[in-house]
Amino acid sequence: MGMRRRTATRVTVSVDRGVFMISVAAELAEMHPQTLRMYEARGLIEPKRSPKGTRLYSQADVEKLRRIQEMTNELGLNLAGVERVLALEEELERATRRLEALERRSAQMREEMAAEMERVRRSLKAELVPYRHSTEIVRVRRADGDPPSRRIPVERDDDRSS
Amino acid sequence: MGMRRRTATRVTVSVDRGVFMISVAAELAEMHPQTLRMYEARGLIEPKRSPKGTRLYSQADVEKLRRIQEMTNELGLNLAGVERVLALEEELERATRRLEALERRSAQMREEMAAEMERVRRSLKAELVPYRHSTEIVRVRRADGDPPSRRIPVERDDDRSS
DNA sequence: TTGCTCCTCACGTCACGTGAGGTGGC
DNA sequence: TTGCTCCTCACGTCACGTGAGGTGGC
Repeated sequence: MGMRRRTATRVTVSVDRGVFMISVAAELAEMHPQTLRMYEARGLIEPKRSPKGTRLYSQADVEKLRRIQEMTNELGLNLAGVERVLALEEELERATRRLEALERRSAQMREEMAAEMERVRRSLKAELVPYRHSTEIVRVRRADGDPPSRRIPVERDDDRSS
Repeated sequence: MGMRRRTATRVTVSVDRGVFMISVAAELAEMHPQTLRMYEARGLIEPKRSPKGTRLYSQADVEKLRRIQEMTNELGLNLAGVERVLALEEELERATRRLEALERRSAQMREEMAAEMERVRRSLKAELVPYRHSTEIVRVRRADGDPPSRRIPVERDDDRSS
Protein backbone atom coordinates (compact mmCIF):
# COMPACT_ATOMS: atom_id res chain seq x y z
CA MET A 1 0.00 0.00 0.00
CA GLY A 2 1.01 3.59 -0.39
CA MET A 3 0.80 4.44 3.30
CA ARG A 4 3.59 6.53 4.62
CA ARG A 5 5.21 5.34 7.72
CA ARG A 6 4.79 8.02 10.33
CA THR A 7 8.08 9.41 11.50
CA ALA A 8 8.38 10.36 15.12
CA THR A 9 9.82 13.82 15.35
CA ARG A 10 10.23 16.21 18.19
CA VAL A 11 10.48 19.94 18.05
CA THR A 12 12.55 21.80 20.57
CA VAL A 13 11.14 25.11 21.60
CA SER A 14 12.20 27.60 24.21
CA VAL A 15 9.99 27.28 27.28
CA ASP A 16 9.19 30.97 27.09
CA ARG A 17 8.13 31.09 23.49
CA GLY A 18 4.41 31.49 22.85
CA VAL A 19 3.35 28.45 20.84
CA PHE A 20 -0.07 27.25 22.00
CA MET A 21 -3.30 28.98 21.09
CA ILE A 22 -5.87 29.16 23.83
CA SER A 23 -7.76 25.95 23.02
CA VAL A 24 -4.54 23.93 23.09
CA ALA A 25 -3.21 25.58 26.24
CA ALA A 26 -6.55 25.03 27.94
CA GLU A 27 -6.52 21.37 27.03
CA LEU A 28 -2.93 20.93 28.20
CA ALA A 29 -3.73 22.62 31.49
CA GLU A 30 -7.08 20.86 31.75
CA MET A 31 -8.99 24.09 32.09
CA HIS A 32 -11.79 25.91 30.38
CA PRO A 33 -10.51 28.41 27.78
CA GLN A 34 -12.67 31.06 29.35
CA THR A 35 -10.89 30.48 32.64
CA LEU A 36 -7.59 31.28 30.97
CA ARG A 37 -9.00 34.55 29.71
CA MET A 38 -10.22 35.34 33.20
CA TYR A 39 -6.81 34.66 34.72
CA GLU A 40 -5.27 36.99 32.22
CA ALA A 41 -7.79 39.71 33.05
CA ARG A 42 -6.76 39.38 36.69
CA GLY A 43 -3.10 39.59 35.86
CA LEU A 44 -2.23 36.06 36.90
CA ILE A 45 -0.76 35.11 33.56
CA GLU A 46 0.33 37.01 30.48
CA PRO A 47 0.42 35.03 27.25
CA LYS A 48 2.07 36.50 24.21
CA ARG A 49 -0.12 37.62 21.34
CA SER A 50 0.13 36.90 17.64
CA PRO A 51 0.08 39.90 15.29
CA LYS A 52 -3.65 39.21 14.83
CA GLY A 53 -4.27 39.36 18.57
CA THR A 54 -4.56 35.63 19.23
CA ARG A 55 -3.17 34.61 22.61
CA LEU A 56 -0.10 32.41 22.45
CA TYR A 57 0.83 30.44 25.56
CA SER A 58 4.34 29.16 26.20
CA GLN A 59 5.28 25.92 27.94
CA ALA A 60 6.17 27.93 31.00
CA ASP A 61 2.69 29.48 30.89
CA VAL A 62 1.09 26.05 30.75
CA GLU A 63 3.14 24.89 33.72
CA LYS A 64 2.13 27.93 35.66
CA LEU A 65 -1.48 27.23 34.78
CA ARG A 66 -1.17 23.73 36.14
CA ARG A 67 0.32 25.05 39.34
CA ILE A 68 -2.59 27.46 39.67
CA GLN A 69 -4.98 24.64 38.94
CA GLU A 70 -3.42 22.63 41.74
CA MET A 71 -3.70 25.47 44.22
CA THR A 72 -7.30 26.31 43.43
CA ASN A 73 -8.69 22.81 42.98
CA GLU A 74 -6.71 20.73 45.41
CA LEU A 75 -5.90 23.24 48.10
CA GLY A 76 -8.92 25.48 47.62
CA LEU A 77 -7.09 28.79 47.35
CA ASN A 78 -8.80 31.70 45.66
CA LEU A 79 -6.99 33.78 43.10
CA ALA A 80 -5.77 36.41 45.54
CA GLY A 81 -4.17 33.59 47.50
CA VAL A 82 -2.62 32.09 44.41
CA GLU A 83 -1.04 35.41 43.55
CA ARG A 84 0.43 35.83 47.02
CA VAL A 85 1.65 32.26 47.20
CA LEU A 86 3.36 32.46 43.83
CA ALA A 87 5.20 35.59 44.93
CA LEU A 88 6.22 34.04 48.24
CA GLU A 89 7.41 30.85 46.62
CA GLU A 90 9.58 32.85 44.30
CA GLU A 91 11.05 34.74 47.21
CA LEU A 92 11.68 31.53 49.09
CA GLU A 93 13.35 30.08 46.04
CA ARG A 94 15.71 33.02 45.85
CA ALA A 95 16.58 32.77 49.54
CA THR A 96 17.23 29.05 49.22
CA ARG A 97 19.51 29.57 46.26
CA ARG A 98 21.51 32.23 48.08
CA LEU A 99 21.75 29.96 51.08
CA GLU A 100 23.11 27.11 49.02
CA ALA A 101 25.60 29.33 47.25
CA LEU A 102 26.81 30.75 50.51
CA GLU A 103 27.15 27.32 52.05
CA ARG A 104 29.19 26.11 49.12
CA ARG A 105 31.45 29.12 49.24
CA SER A 106 31.81 28.81 52.96
CA ALA A 107 32.92 25.21 52.74
CA GLN A 108 35.34 26.06 49.99
CA MET A 109 36.77 28.88 52.03
CA ARG A 110 37.34 26.56 54.96
CA GLU A 111 39.22 24.21 52.72
CA GLU A 112 41.35 26.91 51.22
CA MET A 113 42.09 28.24 54.63
CA ALA A 114 43.22 24.87 55.90
CA ALA A 115 45.41 24.44 52.85
CA GLU A 116 46.85 27.88 53.29
CA MET A 117 47.67 27.30 56.92
CA GLU A 118 49.35 24.09 56.00
CA ARG A 119 51.34 25.81 53.33
CA VAL A 120 52.44 28.56 55.66
CA ARG A 121 53.38 26.07 58.32
CA ARG A 122 55.55 24.21 55.89
CA SER A 123 57.21 27.28 54.54
CA LEU A 124 57.85 28.40 58.08
CA LYS A 125 59.48 25.14 58.89
CA ALA A 126 61.48 25.24 55.69
CA GLU A 127 62.77 28.70 56.33
CA LEU A 128 63.81 27.92 59.83
CA VAL A 129 65.47 24.67 59.06
CA PRO A 130 68.51 25.81 57.10
CA TYR A 131 69.94 27.39 60.20
CA ARG A 132 69.40 24.39 62.34
CA HIS A 133 71.60 21.42 62.44
CA SER A 134 71.09 19.30 59.47
CA THR A 135 68.24 16.92 59.51
CA GLU A 136 66.79 14.69 56.91
CA ILE A 137 64.11 17.19 56.13
CA VAL A 138 66.64 19.74 55.13
CA ARG A 139 68.30 17.33 52.89
CA VAL A 140 65.13 16.48 51.10
CA ARG A 141 64.31 20.10 50.48
CA ARG A 142 67.72 20.95 49.23
CA ALA A 143 67.62 18.02 46.91
CA ASP A 144 64.45 19.44 45.49
CA GLY A 145 66.10 22.63 44.65
CA ASP A 146 63.10 24.55 45.91
CA PRO A 147 63.87 27.79 47.58
CA PRO A 148 61.87 27.97 50.78
CA SER A 149 59.73 30.89 49.75
CA ARG A 150 58.42 29.24 46.62
CA ARG A 151 55.09 27.69 46.44
CA ILE A 152 55.41 24.07 47.25
CA PRO A 153 52.88 21.99 45.37
CA VAL A 154 51.55 19.70 47.97
CA GLU A 155 48.93 17.12 47.44
CA ARG A 156 46.37 17.77 50.09
CA ASP A 157 44.54 14.77 51.37
CA ASP A 158 41.64 16.67 52.81
CA ASP A 159 39.95 17.99 49.71
CA ARG A 160 39.42 14.62 48.27
CA SER A 161 36.59 14.08 50.69
CA SER A 162 34.01 16.42 49.19
CA MET B 1 -12.91 65.05 98.12
CA GLY B 2 -12.47 61.34 98.79
CA MET B 3 -11.75 60.39 95.18
CA ARG B 4 -8.96 57.93 94.76
CA ARG B 5 -6.31 58.93 92.33
CA ARG B 6 -6.12 56.27 89.64
CA THR B 7 -2.73 54.65 89.47
CA ALA B 8 -1.47 53.66 86.05
CA THR B 9 -0.15 50.14 86.24
CA ARG B 10 1.01 47.74 83.59
CA VAL B 11 1.04 44.01 83.76
CA THR B 12 3.69 42.03 81.98
CA VAL B 13 2.49 38.77 80.53
CA SER B 14 4.16 36.21 78.31
CA VAL B 15 2.99 36.61 74.73
CA ASP B 16 1.98 32.97 74.65
CA ARG B 17 -0.09 32.94 77.76
CA GLY B 18 -3.85 32.73 77.30
CA VAL B 19 -5.32 35.82 78.91
CA PHE B 20 -8.18 37.19 76.81
CA MET B 21 -11.60 35.63 76.70
CA ILE B 22 -13.24 35.55 73.31
CA SER B 23 -15.13 38.84 73.53
CA VAL B 24 -11.93 40.70 74.43
CA ALA B 25 -9.81 38.96 71.84
CA ALA B 26 -12.45 39.67 69.20
CA GLU B 27 -12.52 43.34 70.12
CA LEU B 28 -8.72 43.57 70.06
CA ALA B 29 -8.58 41.89 66.67
CA GLU B 30 -11.63 43.83 65.45
CA MET B 31 -13.49 40.70 64.55
CA HIS B 32 -16.77 39.02 65.33
CA PRO B 33 -16.46 36.49 68.17
CA GLN B 34 -18.17 33.94 66.02
CA THR B 35 -15.48 34.40 63.41
CA LEU B 36 -12.87 33.45 65.97
CA ARG B 37 -14.75 30.26 66.74
CA MET B 38 -14.92 29.52 63.03
CA TYR B 39 -11.18 30.02 62.59
CA GLU B 40 -10.56 27.63 65.42
CA ALA B 41 -12.85 25.03 63.86
CA ARG B 42 -10.76 25.27 60.67
CA GLY B 43 -7.53 24.89 62.57
CA LEU B 44 -6.23 28.37 61.86
CA ILE B 45 -5.78 29.27 65.49
CA GLU B 46 -5.73 27.34 68.75
CA PRO B 47 -6.52 29.35 71.84
CA LYS B 48 -5.93 27.82 75.23
CA ARG B 49 -8.91 26.83 77.34
CA SER B 50 -9.74 27.57 80.92
CA PRO B 51 -10.65 24.59 83.12
CA LYS B 52 -14.30 25.47 82.47
CA GLY B 53 -13.78 25.33 78.71
CA THR B 54 -13.67 29.06 78.02
CA ARG B 55 -11.30 29.99 75.20
CA LEU B 56 -8.30 32.03 76.30
CA TYR B 57 -6.40 33.92 73.63
CA SER B 58 -2.79 35.02 74.06
CA GLN B 59 -1.23 38.20 72.72
CA ALA B 60 0.44 36.12 70.03
CA ASP B 61 -2.99 34.75 69.12
CA VAL B 62 -4.38 38.25 68.79
CA GLU B 63 -1.50 39.29 66.58
CA LYS B 64 -2.03 36.29 64.39
CA LEU B 65 -5.71 37.17 64.17
CA ARG B 66 -4.83 40.64 62.98
CA ARG B 67 -2.52 39.22 60.37
CA ILE B 68 -5.32 36.95 59.18
CA GLN B 69 -7.67 39.90 59.17
CA GLU B 70 -5.25 41.80 56.98
CA MET B 71 -4.92 38.96 54.52
CA THR B 72 -8.63 38.29 54.19
CA ASN B 73 -9.92 41.87 54.23
CA GLU B 74 -7.18 43.83 52.50
CA LEU B 75 -5.73 41.25 50.16
CA GLY B 76 -8.87 39.18 49.70
CA LEU B 77 -7.40 35.77 50.50
CA ASN B 78 -9.67 32.97 51.57
CA LEU B 79 -8.82 30.82 54.54
CA ALA B 80 -7.07 28.12 52.55
CA GLY B 81 -4.81 30.83 51.17
CA VAL B 82 -4.19 32.27 54.61
CA GLU B 83 -3.12 28.89 55.87
CA ARG B 84 -0.70 28.35 53.00
CA VAL B 85 0.70 31.87 53.23
CA LEU B 86 1.29 31.60 56.96
CA ALA B 87 3.21 28.37 56.43
CA LEU B 88 5.27 29.84 53.60
CA GLU B 89 6.08 32.98 55.54
CA GLU B 90 7.32 30.89 58.41
CA GLU B 91 9.51 28.89 56.07
CA LEU B 92 10.83 32.06 54.50
CA GLU B 93 11.55 33.46 57.93
CA ARG B 94 13.60 30.41 58.82
CA ALA B 95 15.56 30.60 55.60
CA THR B 96 16.25 34.29 56.12
CA ARG B 97 17.46 33.69 59.64
CA ARG B 98 19.80 30.93 58.52
CA LEU B 99 21.07 33.16 55.78
CA GLU B 100 21.82 35.97 58.18
CA ALA B 101 23.52 33.65 60.64
CA LEU B 102 25.65 32.14 57.92
CA GLU B 103 26.60 35.55 56.61
CA ARG B 104 27.62 36.66 60.06
CA ARG B 105 29.66 33.55 60.63
CA SER B 106 31.23 33.90 57.25
CA ALA B 107 32.31 37.48 57.89
CA GLN B 108 33.63 36.51 61.28
CA MET B 109 35.58 33.68 59.76
CA ARG B 110 37.14 36.04 57.26
CA GLU B 111 38.21 38.30 60.07
CA GLU B 112 39.62 35.51 62.15
CA MET B 113 41.49 34.23 59.19
CA ALA B 114 43.01 37.60 58.47
CA ALA B 115 44.02 37.90 62.11
CA GLU B 116 45.47 34.42 62.08
CA MET B 117 47.50 35.10 58.99
CA GLU B 118 48.77 38.26 60.53
CA ARG B 119 49.76 36.38 63.65
CA VAL B 120 51.59 33.77 61.63
CA ARG B 121 53.36 36.41 59.64
CA ARG B 122 54.53 38.10 62.80
CA SER B 123 55.65 34.92 64.42
CA LEU B 124 57.47 34.05 61.26
CA LYS B 125 59.22 37.35 61.27
CA ALA B 126 60.03 37.03 64.95
CA GLU B 127 61.47 33.60 64.52
CA LEU B 128 63.44 34.46 61.46
CA VAL B 129 65.01 37.67 62.53
CA PRO B 130 67.09 36.41 65.45
CA TYR B 131 68.66 33.76 63.32
CA ARG B 132 69.35 35.56 60.15
CA HIS B 133 72.06 37.85 59.28
CA SER B 134 70.64 40.07 56.72
CA THR B 135 70.57 38.19 53.47
CA GLU B 136 69.26 38.97 50.08
CA ILE B 137 66.33 36.66 50.49
CA VAL B 138 65.12 38.55 53.46
CA ARG B 139 65.50 41.83 51.76
CA VAL B 140 63.63 40.75 48.72
CA ARG B 141 60.81 39.69 50.88
CA ARG B 142 60.61 42.98 52.61
CA ALA B 143 60.53 44.87 49.37
CA ASP B 144 57.91 42.59 47.91
CA GLY B 145 55.53 42.66 50.70
CA ASP B 146 53.83 39.29 50.67
CA PRO B 147 55.49 36.21 49.28
CA PRO B 148 53.12 34.31 47.01
CA SER B 149 52.42 31.64 49.53
CA ARG B 150 50.98 34.04 52.02
CA ARG B 151 48.12 35.26 49.93
CA ILE B 152 44.97 35.33 51.90
CA PRO B 153 42.05 33.96 49.97
CA VAL B 154 39.28 36.49 50.29
CA GLU B 155 35.68 35.60 49.97
CA ARG B 156 33.85 37.43 47.27
CA ASP B 157 30.39 38.82 47.72
CA ASP B 158 29.25 38.46 44.16
CA ASP B 159 26.09 36.51 44.75
CA ARG B 160 24.40 39.46 46.31
CA SER B 161 23.78 40.83 42.86
CA SER B 162 21.16 38.29 41.82
C1' DT C 1 -19.68 26.72 5.77
C1' DT C 2 -17.09 25.05 9.91
C1' DG C 3 -14.32 25.94 13.70
C1' DC C 4 -11.60 28.61 15.70
C1' DT C 5 -10.61 33.40 17.72
C1' DC C 6 -12.06 37.71 20.15
C1' DC C 7 -15.22 39.92 23.55
C1' DT C 8 -19.19 40.80 27.34
C1' DC C 9 -22.95 39.36 30.19
C1' DA C 10 -25.23 36.33 33.34
C1' DC C 11 -26.12 32.51 36.16
C1' DG C 12 -25.02 28.61 39.61
C1' DT C 13 -22.21 27.18 43.26
C1' DC C 14 -19.56 27.55 47.11
C1' DA C 15 -16.88 29.79 50.95
C1' DC C 16 -17.24 32.80 54.56
C1' DG C 17 -18.94 36.00 57.74
C1' DT C 18 -22.45 36.83 60.87
C1' DG C 19 -26.89 36.71 63.04
C1' DA C 20 -30.29 33.93 65.59
C1' DG C 21 -31.57 30.71 68.93
C1' DG C 22 -30.98 27.78 72.81
C1' DT C 23 -27.79 26.11 76.94
C1' DG C 24 -25.20 26.67 81.21
C1' DG C 25 -22.38 28.71 84.94
C1' DC C 26 -20.42 32.88 87.39
C1' DT D 1 -31.62 38.72 86.49
C1' DT D 2 -27.88 40.26 83.31
C1' DG D 3 -24.14 39.24 80.49
C1' DC D 4 -21.06 36.42 79.37
C1' DT D 5 -19.76 31.56 77.69
C1' DC D 6 -20.64 27.31 74.91
C1' DC D 7 -22.76 25.23 70.70
C1' DT D 8 -25.45 24.54 65.90
C1' DC D 9 -28.12 26.12 62.09
C1' DA D 10 -29.20 29.25 58.44
C1' DC D 11 -29.03 33.10 55.49
C1' DG D 12 -26.78 36.91 52.53
C1' DT D 13 -22.95 38.15 49.90
C1' DC D 14 -19.29 37.63 47.01
C1' DA D 15 -15.71 35.23 44.12
C1' DC D 16 -15.13 32.23 40.55
C1' DG D 17 -15.96 29.12 37.00
C1' DT D 18 -18.42 28.41 32.95
C1' DG D 19 -22.00 28.72 29.57
C1' DA D 20 -24.36 31.66 26.17
C1' DG D 21 -24.43 34.90 22.63
C1' DG D 22 -22.59 37.78 19.14
C1' DT D 23 -18.25 39.26 16.13
C1' DG D 24 -14.51 38.56 12.84
C1' DG D 25 -10.80 36.36 10.07
C1' DC D 26 -8.37 32.11 8.25
